[in-house]
Amino acid sequence: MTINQDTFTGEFSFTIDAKGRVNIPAKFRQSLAPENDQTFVITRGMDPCIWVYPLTAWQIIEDDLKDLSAISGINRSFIRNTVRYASSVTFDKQGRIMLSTNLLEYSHLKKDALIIGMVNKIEIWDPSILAKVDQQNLKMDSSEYDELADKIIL
Amino acid sequence: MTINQDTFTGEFSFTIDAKGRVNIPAKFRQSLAPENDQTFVITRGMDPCIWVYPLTAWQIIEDDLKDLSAISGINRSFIRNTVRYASSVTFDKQGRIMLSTNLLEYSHLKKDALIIGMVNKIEIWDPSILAKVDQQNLKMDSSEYDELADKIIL
DNA sequence: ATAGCTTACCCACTATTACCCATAATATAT
DNA sequence: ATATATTATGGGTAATAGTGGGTAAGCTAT
Repeated sequence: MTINQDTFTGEFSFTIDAKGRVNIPAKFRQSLAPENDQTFVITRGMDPCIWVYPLTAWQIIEDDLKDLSAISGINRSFIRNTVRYASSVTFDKQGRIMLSTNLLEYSHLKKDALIIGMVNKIEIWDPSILAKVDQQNLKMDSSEYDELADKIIL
Repeated sequence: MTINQDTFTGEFSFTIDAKGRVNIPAKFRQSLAPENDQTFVITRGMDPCIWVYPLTAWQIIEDDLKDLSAISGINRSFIRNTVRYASSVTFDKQGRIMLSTNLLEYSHLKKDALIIGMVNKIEIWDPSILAKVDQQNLKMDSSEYDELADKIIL
């Protein structure tokens, strides 16, 4: 069965060990295209979570960043803040990646991690933080949410 | 593991020792293409920080400068100010480079250094200076920043 | 030339990381 | 069901990374 390469769906619970390692769900590892050399790029999400990109997807972002002129200060700030927290990680023989303390603190992750497929990327959340953020978004923009559902859900 | 050569991402904290040496993060040293002969070119950044180029990337800049006509005074000034503060540095067996007092003063670096991958170059910042500059840029042009994010982030 | 300073090269220590093996639980196959 | 493979998790250890410092060679200026 050939699952769509580099697309991720579903939710998985994992534990972060004392060394800061988490397992990437086997399903996600298998749908990672071979060109990625078993490596992801992890970085800060726009929400307080960790974003995980297939290497090749991240390289597209990098290529776009290279095209931005360095003359503009705002461009430089944007490149810095986009790239700053990103690091490429290859998973070990057990399928785990290492998370930096920086990213762990940013996402408030401690022991339990919720790993969620977001189609073209993966998110790693602390369960309680996710609940809070989602609840807040829905409270603020529930009508917008419904419009989206109306447009997209079959 | 074949990471993109001569591209740098991520943030690293280092200390500048009494002799003015800083370590180049191992990850950056490894992604430096062999043609560079373990040497970078360091110079003043457009922000108050140090810019670090792979040698071959800097040589492209020099080639472009050669093509500028020397008839024009503005050309001569541009060439002068671009090249003036640049010097090539090879890292030692421990992976460190030496920073000139000139560059240290320009970037207000004292003991702590934040080394940031900027895709095709590297920046060395004093942490407190970086915070100030970034904050100022974002305050001034936050809408421009959001536009960039919308265009580039996957 | 020589004193004084700077630079390049060498060695040493410590903490972190990468790599390996082990186990328990789950899934797959015969 | 029983055997076999695959997952998720824990932990040990050797290699590496980052940091500090010593010393000899090279410059600079008198």
